[in-house]
Amino acid sequence: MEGLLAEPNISPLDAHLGYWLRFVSNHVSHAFAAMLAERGVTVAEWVVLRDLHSNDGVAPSLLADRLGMTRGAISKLADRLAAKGLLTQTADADDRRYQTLALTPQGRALVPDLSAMADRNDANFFGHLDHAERARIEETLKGIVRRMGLRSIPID
Amino acid sequence: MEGLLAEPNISPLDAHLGYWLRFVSNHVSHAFAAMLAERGVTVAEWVVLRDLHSNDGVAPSLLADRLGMTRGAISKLADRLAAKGLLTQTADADDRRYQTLALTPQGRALVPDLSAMADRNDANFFGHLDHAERARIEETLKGIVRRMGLRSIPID
DNA sequence: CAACAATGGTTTCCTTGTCAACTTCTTGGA
DNA sequence: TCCAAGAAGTTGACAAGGAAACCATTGTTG
Repeated sequence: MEGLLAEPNISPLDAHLGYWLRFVSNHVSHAFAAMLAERGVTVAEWVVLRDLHSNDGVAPSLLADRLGMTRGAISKLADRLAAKGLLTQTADADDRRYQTLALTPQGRALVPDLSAMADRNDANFFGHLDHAERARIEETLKGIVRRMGLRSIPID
Repeated sequence: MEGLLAEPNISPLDAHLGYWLRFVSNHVSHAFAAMLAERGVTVAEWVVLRDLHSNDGVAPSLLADRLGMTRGAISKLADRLAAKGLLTQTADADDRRYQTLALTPQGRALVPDLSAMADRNDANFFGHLDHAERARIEETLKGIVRRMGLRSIPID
């Protein structure tokens, strides 16, 4: 029952749910990145700022674990954010290997603004879904996370 | 009615559908990338090979449009794939600006193998969904693509 | 027909991530 | 005590894409 143009042994790309997921997800992230750029912030930076806002004064390696990035990446990210005056890096007095990252007042003040952008972006893409549909898709995605035991986000 | 720990003006990250989408999508892509790596191929390369398999002998710029990448990126990708002996780049005889990318026999032979990996990967993540649930989520995603008029995938 | 516009592709520079080697620093044994 | 093992963070090499300048070729037009 295959169409004339079907290729043997090859399934079409868009037959994969992963294809559509990636398609939409990439567009959502892209649009969000464009919004953030207006404030001179990248998505990765936003994620760090957001995490610190709830959880200030944290070790880089912990952040790396939670955000699914390497320590090297966090190190550079922290440098960039510090250069922008959004966070501070202070060495622990007792054990000088340890370091603590904390938001500056400017960094903290920026978060609600960026958070509103995140809300707007999500509404743009998903606002038209009714409550049930939204709940269903969210539950399906969370179910996959549970089933597969997925931990931190690989930022990409 | 807010909980004691709620922060004013800040919605939790995981309240956004985009968050879960990205979470799952990144893991799916990551897992797929790991599979492809066994064959020495990246996701971007797979996408090109897959496209050429259905659509052989195509101009780089067309590929760039379809895949949502810049011409520069395609140029480098094509070079890499050519270096691996998976495709050929031939200049058009009539108009020497034009170029044609085509799979080599090796490139073509590789595709079914990689396609099977894509199938396996999708089944790993989504195989447990029943037909209705799968159809629903796919339809929701496609609906967003239509609504927002999304074109080619930004590969990232 | 000469000059200029447009078009396809390439190259350079920049960004941002990983990986792995390295530097400090602390600590637990011999 | 002193030194090896390990941990936290940094750094340098590399990969891969985007943006924009650039090159080569072709088309256009006064």
